Parts: sequence; structure tokens; C-alpha cells
Amino acid sequence: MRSESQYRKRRREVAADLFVQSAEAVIAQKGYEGATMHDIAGAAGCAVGTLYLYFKNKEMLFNAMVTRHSHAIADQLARASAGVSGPLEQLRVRNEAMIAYFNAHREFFRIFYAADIGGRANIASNLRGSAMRAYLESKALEIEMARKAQTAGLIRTDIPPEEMIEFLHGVMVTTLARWSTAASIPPQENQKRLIWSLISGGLGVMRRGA
Amino acid sequence: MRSESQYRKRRREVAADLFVQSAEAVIAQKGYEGATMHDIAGAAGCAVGTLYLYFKNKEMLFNAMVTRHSHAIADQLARASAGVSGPLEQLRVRNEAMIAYFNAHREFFRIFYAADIGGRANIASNLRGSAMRAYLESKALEIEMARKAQTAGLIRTDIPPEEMIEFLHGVMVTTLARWSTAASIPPQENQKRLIWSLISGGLGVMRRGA
Amino acid sequence: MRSESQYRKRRREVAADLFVQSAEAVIAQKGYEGATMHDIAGAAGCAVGTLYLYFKNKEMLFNAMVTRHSHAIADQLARASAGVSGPLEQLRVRNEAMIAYFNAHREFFRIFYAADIGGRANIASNLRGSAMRAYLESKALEIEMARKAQTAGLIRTDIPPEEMIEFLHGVMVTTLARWSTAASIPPQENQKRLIWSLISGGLGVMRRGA
Amino acid sequence: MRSESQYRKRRREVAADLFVQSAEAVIAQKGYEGATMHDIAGAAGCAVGTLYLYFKNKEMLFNAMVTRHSHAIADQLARASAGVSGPLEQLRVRNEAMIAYFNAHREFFRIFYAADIGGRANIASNLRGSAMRAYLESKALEIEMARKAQTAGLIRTDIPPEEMIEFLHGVMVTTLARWSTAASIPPQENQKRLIWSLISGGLGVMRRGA
DNA sequence: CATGAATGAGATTTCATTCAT
DNA sequence: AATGAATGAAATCTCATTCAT
Repeated sequence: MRSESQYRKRRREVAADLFVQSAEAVIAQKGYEGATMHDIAGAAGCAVGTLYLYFKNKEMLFNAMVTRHSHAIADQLARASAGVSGPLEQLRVRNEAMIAYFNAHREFFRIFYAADIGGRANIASNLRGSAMRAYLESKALEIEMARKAQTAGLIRTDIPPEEMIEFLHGVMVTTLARWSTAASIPPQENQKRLIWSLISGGLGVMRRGA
Repeated sequence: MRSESQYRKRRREVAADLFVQSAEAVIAQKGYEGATMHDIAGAAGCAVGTLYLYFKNKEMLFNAMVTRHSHAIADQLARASAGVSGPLEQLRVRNEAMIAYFNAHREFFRIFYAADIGGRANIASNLRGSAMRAYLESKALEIEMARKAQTAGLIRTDIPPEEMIEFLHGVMVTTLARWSTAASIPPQENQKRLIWSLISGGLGVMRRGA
Repeated sequence: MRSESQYRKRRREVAADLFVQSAEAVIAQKGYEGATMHDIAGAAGCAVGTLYLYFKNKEMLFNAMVTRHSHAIADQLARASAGVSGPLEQLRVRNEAMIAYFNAHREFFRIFYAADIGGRANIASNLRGSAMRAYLESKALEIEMARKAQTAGLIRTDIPPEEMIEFLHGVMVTTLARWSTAASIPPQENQKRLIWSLISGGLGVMRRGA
Repeated sequence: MRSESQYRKRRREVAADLFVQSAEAVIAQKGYEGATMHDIAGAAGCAVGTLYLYFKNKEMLFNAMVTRHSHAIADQLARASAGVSGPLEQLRVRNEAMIAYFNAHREFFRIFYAADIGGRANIASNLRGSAMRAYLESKALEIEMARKAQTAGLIRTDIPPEEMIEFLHGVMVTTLARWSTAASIPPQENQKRLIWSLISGGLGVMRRGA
């Protein structure tokens, strides 16, 4: 009885995952509005009606997609910075983990940034669920890291930590977004080095007296 | 005859401008797909059919919108950096001009970044017209400035100038985008100082030996 | 300007009427759920989208249909009983007017009784607008007539006037409903005589002593 | 073997009854089209597929529902009038039996009258099975009773017995239908008295000379 | 017998676009 | 030039029915 139910649950989970991935592929290519439920069903190899057995409507399917990635990313970042000491070093490895995740799920990023940055209110507003919570918690954590790094004299102190984290995300996001649509991409190690280098020192404007 | 034609052309231009602005307002609020031609006509105070006298279809109306801003921005940036000497200083004033433009046309930015960064292939691909050309020329100009700044020893040299300009744009874009949806925004002078400060020095990571 | 607007309004009214009539014909044949918007558009000789220019949705089209008839019936009955004196006589002519209306709009009746008597809560509940108001006012008027007829010693007094009017409606309704689906119908004068005869005296059960 | 089969048959009968009752409850609340097979299965505590083991499709389930009640009603009426002598008295007790049945199965009535009176052609037409036969036989019986009552001088003779029976049914049906949706209902004895009183004498219009 | 996941035809509704006035 | 009524393709979502387990 119990194991039967467990089996069912598992099967359902696997199927839902498949549908989310198909949706991802289609939406990445055609955009949210451009992707029809028929397209998605076609990509998943099922009938339209089947999608509605797993997701109440198109929006919920989209939400499920974002939620899954949000949680996965939060997990990855937490795992990456777990064994690391030093707030700046933590920020760095989190950044690298993010880049690694990006390289594994490039399609998702075009969608996410579209929704995140310019997004239509309706869609963006629906991220407020657990996905948004995970995102905000993750960000709060990093702001705390930045603050500690400032206190420890590891980074400049003339800019509030909130702005620093936003800056850090911004650099990563735009760079990844650019790569997500690019024909060729530098190897992952170079990506990490370049992005972190820019985050660390920006244009590296020389002091006049130097 | 000629002046008659000129007058006509001018009138047409003015009307088209009105429509583009109306479209901008509506699209900023409802997104590209969410904005109907009826909405836009309503906002402009004309009938739907009239829009089609000025733009072949919805996409061309969108294109016109982007094109106008692209050219306006290119103009503003060129004008700003005209009387300035020194490549780094030129980059800085261009950056400030961009921020000024943003503050004057905040609505447009949400649309543009959505289309530019994560955007639907269909729309993004349509930017290839004169808008894209203006954008690319402007970017090429700035890359050249960065290269000169490197040669002049004004900025670090371990990163190719192309990446530097992308970085510069990225920081500006994400910051402006964040502000474009924010409830309250810092005064323009602070915006300029903060953004340039981050672009110049990033997190300002301290050298160990220092 | 004014006359232009008047003309438009009139045209709209006429078109809406046509659509309502088409809807009526189709719904009478296939029932509310069975009648598709495509069917109705087909019957009206227009495209589906056109229906939505006149009615917000299927339900509002149905509502418009009922409302129009409700008002028309109330008008007819009021007109019929206007020049008549004597409460019982008034009830009789109203009854005849109803029968006349039925003969002119037989299709509508099958729909109305379905909605009125057994109807799905959703649809019935939407009759609460002006249609329901007209219906209830008309009924209240008749109850008052029945009361007066009792006071005047024209009809029996052992049954409350409310029940009498419900009875009167019931007899008329079921008889008309039966005829509305029947292959052949008695001539209108016979209809009136038969219905009123039954309403007046029922089965005419003889008193035992008689 | 035989008893085994008997047992099976009996079990099947019981299950079918349960399903019909569940369908009744759901349809009464949501209407025929509004009630989904899932709803009904849910109400019955079985899976959708199971319903299809007992009824070929939704329509047959509906038919089974009507058929069962038709037969039950016919039985009740026959039983009620069995020990009664006098055609008019038979009609009266049958009427009372009907009212009793109604009070025991109020939900069913809203459904039945909807289908019977205004009903969708598709459903109404499907009553032609044994349900319709039972109904028509019952009606024929009552027409014969009315004819006898006329011959015996118990009721008026100026109206054909067929019309009288239709009238009798009409009064009962509309009154019961009204009560089936009403918030409060008079006690059953009063129901019987009121309905029969109206059937017997209608409005009781006084002869002028009286 | 029972199950319920899967199917896909079909219904409602929207909206870019056209064209007669 | 301007209008806005009309169009109809296409999208979302529902639900009766089937069938492998």
C-alpha cells in the first residue's frame, strides 16, 4: 500500500520532470508566449491533455520550471560554499558554481533572465512562491558574506553590500546571458576566471598618482 | 509641390511618433504580447486601422520604437563625448549620458532589456535593422576607446577591450533595469557615481600584500 | 455627429437582435450547452469573432436573449390589460396575451422553461438582472389582481392568491411547453379557451350533493 | 453455478444502483453537462473506468437513472391505486403517491423536469426506452380513468380526458418543481390538499348568476 | 473486476489584420 | 487619411472515453 503510493509518486515526479524539460526547450526557443501547449506536448511526446494532468495550466508549468531550477541552484550554491572558509572566497565559489550550473542548463537561462529582468508583471509576480523565496534567501546570504568581507578588509567599503551583490549578479547574469545566445563559448575555466576578474576589479582604473 | 510634400512628410513623422510613444506606454505595462493593437490605438486616441497606415504590422511598430530610441541614444552619446578628450573620460561621459537617457525614458528600458537580453528570438532578430547597426557602431566606437585607454595605461590590460565594454554595458544595463522596476530610485548624480564606481573598480578586492 | 451616433446605435441594435434570434434558434434545437458559438455564428451568417463584438461571452448572449423576451412579454401583458377593467378579466387577457406571444416565439419557450424550471444554477442565477425584475414585478401585479378578484367574490377564497398565480402560470407554462414541442397545435383561439377553461374550473369536480 | 450467477447479478445490480444515486446527486447540483464522469466516480468512491463497466457511456448512465425512477414511480402509483375504487378517487390517490415520491426523491425531480419539459433534444429523445414506455402506459391508464370519471358524471365533460390528464400532470409537476428548489416546503399533507384542490376546481371562478 | 493515466476532439475566447465606407 | 466592424486562425483548456496494468 505504502510502497504502491510511493511508486506512484515517484512515477509522477519523473513524468513531471520530463514535461518541465520539454517546456524548457520549447520556451527557450520560442519564448513563453510563443510556446504553445501543443508544441510542448509534442516535444514531450504526449497529448495536450496529459500536460494538464500534471500542471493546472500553462502558468503553473512555467512556475514549476522556474521553481525546480531555483531550488537546484540554491542547492548547488550552498553545497559549493559549504566547505569553504572566508566570506570572499565563499562568494567566489558560489559564483563559480553558478557558472557551472549555467553551462549545464543553458536553455533555462535565456528564459529566466527574460522573466527576471524585463518580464511581464503577471509572470514575474508568480515567482513569488517558493522559487522567489529561495532566490531571496540566497541573495540575503551573499549580502551577509559581502558585509563580512568588508569588515575583514577584504574588499572596498565605500559601497553598501547590497549594491555589491546586485553588481556581482548583474555581471554574471549579463555575461551568461550573452553566452547563452552566442555561437561559441570560452571553456568553463576561462569563463570563471574572466567573470571573477571583472567582478573583483572592474576596469581596473589606475589611480592618477600611481 | 516640394514644400507640400515636406509638410506631409513632417505630419506623418509627428503622427508616427505619437503612435510609437503610445505603444511604448502600453507595452511597458503589459508586455509585448499582452499589448493589443486596440490598446495601443486606444492610448493614441485613434482607430486600429490607422496604426496600419503607419506601420505594416505590430512587429514593425515595435521595431520603429526600438529604432527611434537606438538612434536617439546614439546621438546623445555621440554629443556627450564630442567635446571630451581622453578615451576613459569619453567612456565615462557616455555612460553618464546613457543614465540620463534612461531616466528620461524609463518605460522603454524594461521593454528593451527584455527583448535584448532574454528576448524572444522573433523580436530580437528584428533588431537587425538600422537599430542594430547603430548599436553595433556605438559599441565598436567604445571598444576602440577602451583599447586606447589600455594603451595609455589608464586601465588594466589583462582583459580584452571587447570584454570590457560588454562588462561596462552589463553593469549599466542590469542596474538600470533594476531601477526601472523599483519603487524609489536614487538621484541621478548618485546613480552615475555608483555605477561608474563599480565599473571602474568592481568589488575592489585588496591585494594580499597591500 | 449626434445623428451619426444614433445611426450607429441603431445598426448595432439591429445586428444584436439578429444574433440573439440566431442563438435562439440554435439553442432551442440543441440546448444551451449543445449550441456552440460556431453554430450560432453559422446560423447568423457571421464569423465567431463577430459575436464577441456584441456579447462579452456565451452567457451574456444567452442573457440578452432572455432579457429581450422578458421585457417584450412584460410589455405585451401590460398593454393587453391596460384598457380592461375587473381584476379577473385582466388576468384572463394577460393570459391570452401570453399565449399570443408564445405562438409568435415558440422556440424561445423551450429554452426558457428549461432554464426556469430545471435549470442549472449558474444560468438561472444570471437571470437576476432586469429580466428577473421584470418577471417578478409582473407576477406581483397579478397576485394583486387575484387578491382583488377574491375580495370582489369573483373567485374562490380558500387558496392564497400567491398560490393561485403560481397555479395559473404552471398550467399555462406546461401546456405551452407541451405544444412548443408538439407536431401540431390547436388554433390560437382554441388554445386560449382551453387553457383558461382549465385554469378557471380545473377538472370541474362535481360536488357530491349536486 | 446458477446461484453463483445469481449472486453476481445481484452484486452488479447493487453497484449500479450506487452509481446511479451518485450520478443523481452530482447532476442535481451541477446539471447534466456540468457533471463530469470524474465527479460522479468521485461521489461514488470508484474510478472513472469502473463506471464504464456498468454503463456504456454518460448518456446510458443518465438513462438508467431516469428508468429506475420511472419504474419506481409507476410501481408506487399502481400500488397506491390498487385497492381504491372509483376512477376519480384513483386519480387522486395516484396524485398523492406522486407527491409522496417527490418528497422522497426531491433531487431527481429538478433533473427530470429539466429534461422532460424544456430538455435538450438529445437527452429527451433518449427517454424513449423502457422509461418512456412506463411513463406512457401510466398516462394511458390515467386517461382511461378520467374518461370513466366523465362517464360517471364525476367531473366536467367539456374537455377531452387527454387534456385533463395533461393538465393534472402539469399542475403537479410545476408545483413540485417550484418546491424542489424552494427553501421551505409545506408539510406533505398540505401539499396534497393544495394541489388536489387546484386540480379539482382551478381558480373556482364563480358563475355570474350564482 | 477495478483502476486511473493518457488521449485528443472540440469548445470558448482572443486579437492581428483587412477593407468598405 | 481615417475609421472600426468584421474576420478567422490559433491558443488554452476540458472531459468523455479507452486500455494497459
